[in-house]
Amino acid sequence: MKLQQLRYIAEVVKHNLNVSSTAENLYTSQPGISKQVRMLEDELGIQIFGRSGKHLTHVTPAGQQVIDIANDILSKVESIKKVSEEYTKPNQGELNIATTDTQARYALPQIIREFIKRYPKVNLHMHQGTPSQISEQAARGDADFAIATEGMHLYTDLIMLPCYHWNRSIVVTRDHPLAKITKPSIEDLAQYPLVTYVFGFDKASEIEKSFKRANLDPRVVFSATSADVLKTYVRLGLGVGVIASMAIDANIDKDLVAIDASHLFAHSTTKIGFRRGSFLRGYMYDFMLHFAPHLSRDVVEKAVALRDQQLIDEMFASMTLPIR
Amino acid sequence: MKLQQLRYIAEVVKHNLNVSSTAENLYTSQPGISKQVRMLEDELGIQIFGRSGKHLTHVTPAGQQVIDIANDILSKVESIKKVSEEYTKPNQGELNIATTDTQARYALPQIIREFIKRYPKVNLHMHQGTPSQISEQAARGDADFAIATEGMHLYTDLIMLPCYHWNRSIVVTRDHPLAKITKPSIEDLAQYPLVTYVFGFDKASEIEKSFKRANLDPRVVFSATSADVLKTYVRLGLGVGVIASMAIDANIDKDLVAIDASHLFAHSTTKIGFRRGSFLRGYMYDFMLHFAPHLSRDVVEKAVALRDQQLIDEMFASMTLPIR
DNA sequence: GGAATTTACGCAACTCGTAAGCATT
DNA sequence: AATGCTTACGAGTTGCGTAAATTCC
Repeated sequence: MKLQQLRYIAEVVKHNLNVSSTAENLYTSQPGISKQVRMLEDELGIQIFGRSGKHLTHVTPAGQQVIDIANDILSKVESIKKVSEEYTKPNQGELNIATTDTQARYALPQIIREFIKRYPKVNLHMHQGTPSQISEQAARGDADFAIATEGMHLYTDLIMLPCYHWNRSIVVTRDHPLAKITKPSIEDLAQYPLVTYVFGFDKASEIEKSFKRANLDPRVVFSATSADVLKTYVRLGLGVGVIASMAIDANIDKDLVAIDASHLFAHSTTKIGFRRGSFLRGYMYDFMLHFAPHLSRDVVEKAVALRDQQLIDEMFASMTLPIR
Repeated sequence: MKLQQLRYIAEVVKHNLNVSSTAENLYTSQPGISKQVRMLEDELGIQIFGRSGKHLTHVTPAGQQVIDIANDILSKVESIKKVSEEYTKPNQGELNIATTDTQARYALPQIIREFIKRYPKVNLHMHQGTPSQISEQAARGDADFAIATEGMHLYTDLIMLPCYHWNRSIVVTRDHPLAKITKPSIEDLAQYPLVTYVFGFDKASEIEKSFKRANLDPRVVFSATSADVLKTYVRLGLGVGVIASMAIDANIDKDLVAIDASHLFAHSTTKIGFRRGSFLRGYMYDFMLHFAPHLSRDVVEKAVALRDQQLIDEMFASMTLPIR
């Protein structure tokens, strides 16, 4: 068994069992991969991939187990490399952050600006996507961190640490009736069509909950993943925006009126997640500390040692998190 | 980075940094290992081993981290092999059990006899040692299971599942004064010199606790790790034996009187431990089930999924375990 | 001086790439 | 017919063993 063979089968799976495109992606030849895959199968005495003739059609049950472990191994191989780089070039390396549009646009810029100043030799890559894409990237090891508010809890391979709470605001044009109400009720809001985040994407659930509690049925006429897009459609008069408060810029959004809605909707919590068992570089700890000041190295290491997500949640339940 | 290189550094550490003996043990040449070790160090750009001239003297901090991860990787490589063997030869393989003398002698024989009958093609190996040796063997992957009563809690790499409770008996010769008392008190017992298990070895702690609680100071004149040895010295009149009840055989020990001491000492719990993250063969689940009937595959898998030892302990706290 | 590691060298094995053959969609 | 996997073969590399040199205790 060779590490390359494990790399090959893992990559083949990631390329939907297409060996040719896998080879292209790895800058190697297709026959080379084919051969190594079959050699591994021969050595283990099992089929990892099901075949119809010469085509790979599916992953066998045994194969799936092997691939899961192989990914674990490959991730640990990366950890070894990171360990050595931590000693050879402590302030140099990669930082891959997978996050949602809102975080990338409003929560992260200041942090990242400081981070780049502090670690000019660390190459920073931002990956945007839906919460589930983000979580998977982190769980697969394609990203060091996943930063999102929802949808990460499904991945047991991720350790998630709460970073900050945030509330929503109601956003309307200056001439909208709601603009004159300083503290609108949920019933007030229910009278108007809504413009808010895509359900299941970021945080629609908290909004739905509040309406359900009041036995109301919100009418979402437009949803998107990006606060900027939402604001644009609020400006077009499509409806009333319900948007993360941090996404409102007093300078840029002068033409809009933002009304705090923390009395209507429970706060949400943005979390940072990383792969269980992955080695964290010094600058990664530092990044977390600057993103969420309560996440000191000690705290993070303690949380990791707890292993169980529920215990981690309990650990932070007693801590007061910043509110943005 | 090659798997062999990781294997080599791990083995060199296990052989106290003696490359020659490592080579001998791996049936390969000493220069081969030396070279691969240095090639890995060159690739990573760090020293794994500290050297004084040509001799390896110690493991560097960076090296220790690398070695820890390497052991993880190697253990997962073994898991892949086990997975494939589970499909190719489901009733064939190895079972390495590390345990204490008492377990091997009194608790396991019946289980193992049945197991061998059930799985004639599984090669069974028993490793005896102190609880800490046992735990380390399991944590290192040298043994599939560690079975012991104490000393395993220190190894966070081990998942431990409680198997059964057991009590102690007072063992004396027929002519001893205590032989006539059916339910001796702790004060009765304190009048005589004791013969019991080595402290820190198996379970002396519970005995000490009971005496301390009564403000008494037990006088242990002889201690050993094996119940058979203890009985021998009881026969010599050295003192009163305090021995696991299961270690008393009504047939063999006719010349001795055994008095149940469950009212004097709290019961102890024997646990079975295995390495976190290791793949368990079907027959391993079966072994656990027969050793401790409450440890069905479902229960074990649920416990493993909990990850945290404390949560596992809580899970079993509500279950009633067998008493032996 | 003895034990242990490094260096040097040569053989065998292996990985990988190209090109041709063949099955599947 | 096109796409994609397998077989075949050759070149370059690498892993490993033996023997000699070197260093440490």
